[in-house]
Amino acid sequence: MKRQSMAPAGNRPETRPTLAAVAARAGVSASTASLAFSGRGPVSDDTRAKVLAAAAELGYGGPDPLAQSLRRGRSGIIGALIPARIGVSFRDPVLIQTLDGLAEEISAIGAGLLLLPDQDPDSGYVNVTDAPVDAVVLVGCSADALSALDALQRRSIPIVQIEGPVDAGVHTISVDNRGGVRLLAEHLRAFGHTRVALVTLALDRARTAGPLTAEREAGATVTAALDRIAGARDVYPGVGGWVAGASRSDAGREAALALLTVPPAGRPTAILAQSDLLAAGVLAAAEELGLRVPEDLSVVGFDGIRVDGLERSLTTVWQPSQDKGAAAGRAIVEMLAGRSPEPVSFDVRFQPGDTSGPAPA
Amino acid sequence: MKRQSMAPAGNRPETRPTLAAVAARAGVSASTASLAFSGRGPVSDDTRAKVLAAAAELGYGGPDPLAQSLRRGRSGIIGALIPARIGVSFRDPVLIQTLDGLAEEISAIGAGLLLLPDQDPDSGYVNVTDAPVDAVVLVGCSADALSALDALQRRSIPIVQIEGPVDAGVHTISVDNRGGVRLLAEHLRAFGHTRVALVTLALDRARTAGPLTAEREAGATVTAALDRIAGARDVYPGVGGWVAGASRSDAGREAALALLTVPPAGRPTAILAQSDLLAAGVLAAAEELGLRVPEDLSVVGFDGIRVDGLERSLTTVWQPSQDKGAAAGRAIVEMLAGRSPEPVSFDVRFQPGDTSGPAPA
DNA sequence: CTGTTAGCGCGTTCAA
DNA sequence: TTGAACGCGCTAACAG
Repeated sequence: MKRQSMAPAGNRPETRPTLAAVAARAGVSASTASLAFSGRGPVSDDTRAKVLAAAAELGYGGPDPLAQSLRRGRSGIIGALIPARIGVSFRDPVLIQTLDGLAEEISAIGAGLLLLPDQDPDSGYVNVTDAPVDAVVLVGCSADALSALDALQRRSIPIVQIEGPVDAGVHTISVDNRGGVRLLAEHLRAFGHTRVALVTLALDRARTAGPLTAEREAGATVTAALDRIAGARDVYPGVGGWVAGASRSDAGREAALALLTVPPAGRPTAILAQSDLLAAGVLAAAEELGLRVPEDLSVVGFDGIRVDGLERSLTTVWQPSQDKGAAAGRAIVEMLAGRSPEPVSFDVRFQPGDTSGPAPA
Repeated sequence: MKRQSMAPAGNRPETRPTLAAVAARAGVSASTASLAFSGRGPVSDDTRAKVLAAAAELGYGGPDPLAQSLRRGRSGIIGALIPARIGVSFRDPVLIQTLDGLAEEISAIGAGLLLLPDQDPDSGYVNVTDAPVDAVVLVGCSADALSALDALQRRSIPIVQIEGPVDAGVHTISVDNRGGVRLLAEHLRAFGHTRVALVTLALDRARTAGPLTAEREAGATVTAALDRIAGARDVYPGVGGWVAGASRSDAGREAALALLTVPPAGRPTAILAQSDLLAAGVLAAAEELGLRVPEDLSVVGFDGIRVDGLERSLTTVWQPSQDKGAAAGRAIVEMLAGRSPEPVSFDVRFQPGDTSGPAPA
């Protein structure tokens, strides 16, 4: 007869049956019961049956994952640091594919993905630092995110970043963003374009749209965006443009409207969008303004995704989004096994379409 | 001088500093150090400073979340059971909005979202059952998913489902799917349509596309899809159609091609798609086949989302996706606080567009 | 094959 | 204001 009045140390209202209770009822020791459940050690069929029977009678639902985690020193959870809240981040197909590859790969060790939006620390959102994660992957995050990671490194929790600054001191999966955009820029130059403008991805955690100024670039923290700008500058030094708030067609449309609604003499003849979705928006804007593509305006993108509902075949550069995530996942698995994986760098592939052509006379 | 050769019980290669170590170095007891860190108890500024200094010297990164979880009986993690792998699930904007609302709401208690794809149990993916979650939300899952949940219920872990069978014995957030589609069907009937066809969402975990047969319906496990079929049948008893594999425009297009590529006499004059994305695909198919909308074919959708790149204004029914997730989140918060929230049911709103009109003579 | 022992790292009593 | 003791629930050693 136990006293219900005295609450246990935890603040659970009722005490759930524990492995010890099951063991007691089955007339075996706790460790034997443990073995019977995990199937890891040598247990006679007889004993196992007794244990399982006792568990059934008590309504025992299996070992408590929390206790298992502490004991094993592993939670089976990988934190995925994403650049913004879910509703924003997951409208980007590249991010989705990357996470898909990541999830697939870590499922090899039975791990799951905990979503950690890289919000303001005092937004109420769970902090990376005090989440029970075995490792953390930064996917498409601004460099701001790295600041909060010292605590993790002190706990020697593996960290992998996808497309962050390579000198950040963490394992990096990178893509040849610069080279990819350079290919596109060279393609445009070969067509004789001289007035070119960029539509860039968000440059920082604030994600505000507006003209691409020197100040904004100086304060930028998103490596992928900066690398792509650099690739364009390799061919068109000093080229300017517009910063889009998100990788979405509406953001691309707004940026393009801003860039194209100027006197025709100064209007760009080609727009280099930093993503295919942005490029789709640029195409929409061009149509609204009565500009023919590619006769009046050439448009190129980045990513090589199939844009739902887009009729045209976009000139772009394909990148292996899924593979990036998978590589990050494999790196995590390696690091958790105590090994030191090699950094991975992916190439991109030029993909010609019908949205680019000779510069208008 | 400590012996490095003797490994600790866990299999960590190196021993990280613990709170006890910090306390020892600061010359206080572990409990005092705990108070100093959490800031919960009364600690003199003097002692706190000493503790923090010791922590800094040792490179202590704060309390171990795993130990905290066990002690508190909470991990701060909510499991989100999603219908398919990330790359598939997250192409559905409704799911994204729902998760966004959910994440936002549970951030109030500092909890995060663990993604649990409802895969085959032996797919290697982490099992809901042995993940360290405080609660689980089923979002858009097939009823198959419920089977794996007894273990959770035995551990008295709160479970909330969004749009599952209301008699499942778990807290349910529902939407008037049936009534919404009924509105659309009545709208079509008022226009004189008699030959109507459905394009439905996936009916089961297998997500295979094909004609909507009685057998398939009998084996269907996705409540939302079934409710929407029922709504259509309220007005058009026995109406048939095509099952799409996913809520995407390409799937809608394929379904529509199958339904429309028949002799004109038997061709439907209206198609009721179960999502706006499917409807967008139907519109694309109609255009390919040279059918004018709405003169030759009326098309209606469901969801009321803005479809990126879609010019037309779709006749549809709007549903509060974000609110569904938020309601689920609030329910979770309530249940974790020991209270019993009321089930929530949302209404939908008819939203006329220009894709529906009188039946052709 | 099974039981005993000993923690994992922390937070929360209670008494001083 | 601080310290000592205890246990959250489980599992990895070892011994029998």
